[in-house]
Amino acid sequence: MPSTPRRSTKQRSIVLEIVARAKTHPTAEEVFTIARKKLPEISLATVYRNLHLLAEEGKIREVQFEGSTLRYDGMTMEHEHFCCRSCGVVEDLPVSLPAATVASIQSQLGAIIERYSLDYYGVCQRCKESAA
Amino acid sequence: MPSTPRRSTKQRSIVLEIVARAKTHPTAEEVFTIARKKLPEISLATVYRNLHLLAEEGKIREVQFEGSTLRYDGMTMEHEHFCCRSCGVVEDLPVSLPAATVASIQSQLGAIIERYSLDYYGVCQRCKESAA
DNA sequence: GTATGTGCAAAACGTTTGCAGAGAT
DNA sequence: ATCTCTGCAAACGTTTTGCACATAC
Repeated sequence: MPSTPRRSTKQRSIVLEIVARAKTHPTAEEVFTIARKKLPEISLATVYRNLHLLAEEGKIREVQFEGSTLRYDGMTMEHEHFCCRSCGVVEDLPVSLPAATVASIQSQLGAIIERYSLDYYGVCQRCKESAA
Repeated sequence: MPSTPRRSTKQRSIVLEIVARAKTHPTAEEVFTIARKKLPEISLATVYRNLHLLAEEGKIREVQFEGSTLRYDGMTMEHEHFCCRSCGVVEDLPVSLPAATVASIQSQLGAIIERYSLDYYGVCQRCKESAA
């Protein structure tokens, strides 16, 4: 299934670059604010359109944490997250869920498991220590 | 920390009852529609207010799946979910993530992990079979 | 009697869309 | 020349809020 041909625009590459470089899992609004510094005429609608497009192409990922709006993640490898409820920081984690666990659920359900999302919530080291 | 005293109202108990009995992880709008059948004068704002309140008290849970709006879950025990991308069904699953895995991440991060959310995505048995 | 809870309507919020013109191919 | 992409503004769906009245305590 050949998808519509995509053109390369300043707007699109800036959006990709921002998300890829960001370590903060930015929201669309945050990407927009950063993008404006490099390309003042860029519009929020364009940021949204490109975020979806890039996510569809697998070049970035959409992630959503409790109580937050949609965020974007430049880390495209499979991974998990930790969110601090005190300072809000989101840390990327390597895969911790054993493949055998996924396989076992899959066969128990008789379903196909294509992916999963695993988010840990709590208090990060820094906040834990400053609260002590 | 003594929280404000809570009053017991028809509206609140109906909202709780609906979510507790539901097996479908309903949205606020769905809870509202069902509630109207028993209490035609109930307002959507009241449904929202009570859903938040009950979630805060731990009597129900807020859950959010990819591409969906916030849903409510009457199952308060720790558990996980499977979502079918074809028919949209959400199945409750018992805990699959080994406690040792959580403990290991916690010590690696030096953080406190209070809870986690684990959602599996794929195609359920029924949809898998009807597609074959 | 007092303060919480409610219904209503309006506002807020994040996101999407229609459109006419700009720009990539 | 074509067809995608853009900026703008308006629309959208969901959720929250201000207010005056109702109701649980």
